[in-house]
Amino acid sequence: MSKGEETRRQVLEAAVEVAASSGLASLTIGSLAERTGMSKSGLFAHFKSKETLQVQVLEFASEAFVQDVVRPALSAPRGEKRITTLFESWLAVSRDGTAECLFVSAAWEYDDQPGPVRDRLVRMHLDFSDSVAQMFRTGIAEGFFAADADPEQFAHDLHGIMLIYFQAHRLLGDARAEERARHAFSRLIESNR
Amino acid sequence: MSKGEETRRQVLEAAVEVAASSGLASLTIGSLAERTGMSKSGLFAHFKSKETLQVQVLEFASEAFVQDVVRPALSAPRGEKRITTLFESWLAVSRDGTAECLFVSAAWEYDDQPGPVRDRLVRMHLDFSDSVAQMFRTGIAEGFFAADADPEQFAHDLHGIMLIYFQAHRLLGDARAEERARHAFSRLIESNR
DNA sequence: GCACACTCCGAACGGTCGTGCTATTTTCGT
DNA sequence: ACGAAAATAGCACGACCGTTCGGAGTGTGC
Repeated sequence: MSKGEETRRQVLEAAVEVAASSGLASLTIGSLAERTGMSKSGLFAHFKSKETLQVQVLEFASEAFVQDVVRPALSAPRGEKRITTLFESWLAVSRDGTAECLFVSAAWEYDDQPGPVRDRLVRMHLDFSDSVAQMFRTGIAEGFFAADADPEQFAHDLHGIMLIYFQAHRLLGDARAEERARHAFSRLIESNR
Repeated sequence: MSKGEETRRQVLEAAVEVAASSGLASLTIGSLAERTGMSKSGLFAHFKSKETLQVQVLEFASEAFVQDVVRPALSAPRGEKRITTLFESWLAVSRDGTAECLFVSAAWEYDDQPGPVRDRLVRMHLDFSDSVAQMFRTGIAEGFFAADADPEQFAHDLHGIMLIYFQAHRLLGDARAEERARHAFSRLIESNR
């Protein structure tokens, strides 16, 4: 990896952290430069604009999310086990991770702000939703779920469970959030069985 | 209503609109002044700081939310009808309204930013959650829902349904979002019956 | 050994931010 | 109608914003 590529990585790593707690929109070149021990202009040179930086931050976080959530699920046995693994990994990164936090907050920051950032965000959500639906579909084919179950609805419902878990955990500091999420999840599974 | 109170109202009205689409944190005195045809300092005098403005915006939006969602539910007959009314009103303001949008986005903007804004936000969420649980509890007492159903879990689950509806509708522009929300809601009701 | 990318820095730019001050105008109780 | 009080405007401030530009330092291929 070339020198430039490495510093770019370091910057993006720091940027994900900052954006996860302060929001993607409130990323500033200055604070990011200070955090990484670079000059503003030196850092800026790696990204031609702030918008490009934001998009690359999203991309970077997306890779981490896929690595931490989608991959473990895909390497689990098909069917219910795969879905459960997905849920557990998702829960884990939602509890401790930074990337997931970024997606959720960015989703609402940009739901009314047209532009490349929003477009990327939408595509990521759609892609992930499709992945979940596909995992569920495989589960149907293997006989784990009801034949007339709706994969898109399942992906939708599961996402809702994760969103409210996230809010209860991060905003309200609800100690029982995880328990509630598991409860909701198992009921969702049961009703699709 | 005194003159000052009226302009304060007008400012807050505009502020809710702006904050709903751009976020509560990115409210600026300048743009808000321009939007209301005032000078920066003239507007600023009504709120002693930007933070106070943000808190008052939240308060203002909260009143609208209670007016549009909680009150219709409370004036519906107890039990399932009340819960259904709550859901329908909530869905309606989530589809078209601005106040609800503000709460949802602010919840993630401030979930990691300690201070008065976050504190207010947390209290509002807790209060509303309690209201929902209480409505459900009444429904249990009246025999509409299972005696061993969990009111807090119900409030939690319902909130999840609304969050994912909101995201599907606003970010993804999913035309079937409402249909999915209704489906998830009726399944939630059934599993608590 | 020299030219050439690549990487980064320092300084500066026009702009906007929140927030003070001081006037001036408007409102309102009497 | 008048005087106090409230409401608003004008102006300035220091800080930070994204961005540009010219130029150092450094390694690499010829």
